[in-house]
Amino acid sequence: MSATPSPARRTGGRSAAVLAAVRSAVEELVQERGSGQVTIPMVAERAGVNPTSIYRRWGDAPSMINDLATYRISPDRPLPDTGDLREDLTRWAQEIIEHFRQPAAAALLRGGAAAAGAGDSDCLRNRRAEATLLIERDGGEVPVEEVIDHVIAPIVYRVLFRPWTLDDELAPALVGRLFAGR
Amino acid sequence: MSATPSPARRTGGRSAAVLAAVRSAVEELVQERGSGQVTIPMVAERAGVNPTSIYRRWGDAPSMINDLATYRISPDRPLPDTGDLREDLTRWAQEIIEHFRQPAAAALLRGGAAAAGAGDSDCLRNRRAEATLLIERDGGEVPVEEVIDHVIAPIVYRVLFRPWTLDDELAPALVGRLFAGR
DNA sequence: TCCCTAAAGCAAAGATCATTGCGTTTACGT
DNA sequence: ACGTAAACGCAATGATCTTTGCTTTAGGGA
Repeated sequence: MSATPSPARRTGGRSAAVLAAVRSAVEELVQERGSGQVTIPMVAERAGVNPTSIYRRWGDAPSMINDLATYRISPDRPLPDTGDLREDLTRWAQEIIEHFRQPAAAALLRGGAAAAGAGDSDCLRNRRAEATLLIERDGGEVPVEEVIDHVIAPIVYRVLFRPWTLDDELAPALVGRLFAGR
Repeated sequence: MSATPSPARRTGGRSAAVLAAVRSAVEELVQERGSGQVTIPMVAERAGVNPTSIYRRWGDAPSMINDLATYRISPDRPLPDTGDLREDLTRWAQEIIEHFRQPAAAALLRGGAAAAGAGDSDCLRNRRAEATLLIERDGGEVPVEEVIDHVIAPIVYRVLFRPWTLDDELAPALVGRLFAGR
């Protein structure tokens, strides 16, 4: 008996192609119509995929959107590492801001917010994990909660409700304020 | 000729009753199933109202949810006025936190977030107007943007993604930090 | 390369949603 | 009180979504 009965998932080839097509279609549609107006048959048609495939993989539209929103930024990209925590945080925040300046990414985040609170869905958990990593690597002088409240939260708020306020001064300003009060 | 041709809207009596019933039904359903899974026929049934009435008044579910989310807190309730800006902000933040600790209110905010970005929908605009009022009344020592970034945004972030972290120390902590760096 | 079967595609049936025309109720101005 | 028309309710229709059983394709281990 092997430890893993190994259901042998098949993630490559055709499945990967379907995933990619669905991903693009969802991003386009969520941006065009808002997450609440995106249906699975719609996505299927634009992706050139059979609706059944989507129903079987995700079940419903909110789950699908939330899942795609969670993995929109590559979770294993390299994080800034200059040796200076403040500099690292600033560059990292800047990355996030630039990412969410893409209307499609912002729209996905709105969809992820809608799905949050239910089950374990939290499309920003990877961002929090990154913050923890950055901070602990540099000795943990700053509590993670502070970074969440005063760097991530303002960015997320602006992405969701006031996306036109995401300018290039924001990252240094937020991180600056984080270090000002200590 | 009167300035307003006065289409003579009818907001009282039966219409008000329908609105109230729909409001309750939406809050319950959004909380139970998430905003993405709430349909108009569903709301109509629970509210004991004809679906057509809802379709005609709001058009679709996201618009309905966003609209109800916007006016969930009475826009003309009295704001704290102790003469001390810091104290006023703390109490005001506390009010908001207590409001969004109600799961139904949090669920509505998630729905509002989903609808944001499209059109003029921004279910938090009244909160920002209140912040502006509080600050300008007391001489405007604190920029409104700072209150948004460091008080509203952290609260909203937690409501959306980590509602169990909304404790009683949050309001004083956030406002305290706002005044610490100056 | 050959199997095994996970995952995709297809098609049909059933459920649910959205729209529209028309009659009824009733809020609001006079 | 009365009249007007706004808002609601009802019912029928067409569109759209969802589910399900079956077939076909092709990923990945032996």
